[in-house]
Amino acid sequence: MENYQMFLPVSLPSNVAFNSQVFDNFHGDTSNGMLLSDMKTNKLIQAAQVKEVVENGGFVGSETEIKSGGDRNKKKEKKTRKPRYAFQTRSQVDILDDGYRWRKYGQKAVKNNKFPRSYYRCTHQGCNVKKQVQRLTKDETLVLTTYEGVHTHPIDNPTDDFHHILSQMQIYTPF
DNA sequence: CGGGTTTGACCGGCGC
DNA sequence: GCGCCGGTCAAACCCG
Repeated sequence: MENYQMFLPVSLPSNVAFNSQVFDNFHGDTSNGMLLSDMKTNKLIQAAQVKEVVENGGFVGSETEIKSGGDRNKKKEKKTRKPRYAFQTRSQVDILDDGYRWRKYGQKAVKNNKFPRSYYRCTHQGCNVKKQVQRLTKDETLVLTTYEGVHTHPIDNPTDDFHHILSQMQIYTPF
């Protein structure tokens, strides 16, 4: 259970608990839905259709070539895109605290959607993980979160109750 | 002052 | 080329 980050390309929101199926499903078959439970409402919810939105399978580790020189630094990234992982969560709030610190860098209206999509980047130095959050018009109670990239650093959150919860769980776990 | 958000401009890809 | 579209930049702004 400690190795959840090895199986999940993303960390779970702190207000979302998990069971073992989460990892198995996500690791094995990403087209399955996974079971999450919203600890705020304490209801079991189905994060239906966990869909892996992958442009291609290849993952390139570091890509940005920041030149402090003259013109605007553009990433000479190839056509290769990082894999993206998406899941949707039933939540009243748009902002799901997953333990990482994000900086919003954009917001765009989505076609055929009345809600905008927000773009976030992980603020950890050198970490290029991005995510976008979008509420579905189809079902306003669903929030679709798409992660791109993998965090290569530990969660830096001093007031992280998710970790607290995790350690508590391990204390009371009979293993 | 430092860090995060807002928001219109900008940019590259793609279809016509 | 032109316009649309999705994604990003960055200056201004906000806030503790």
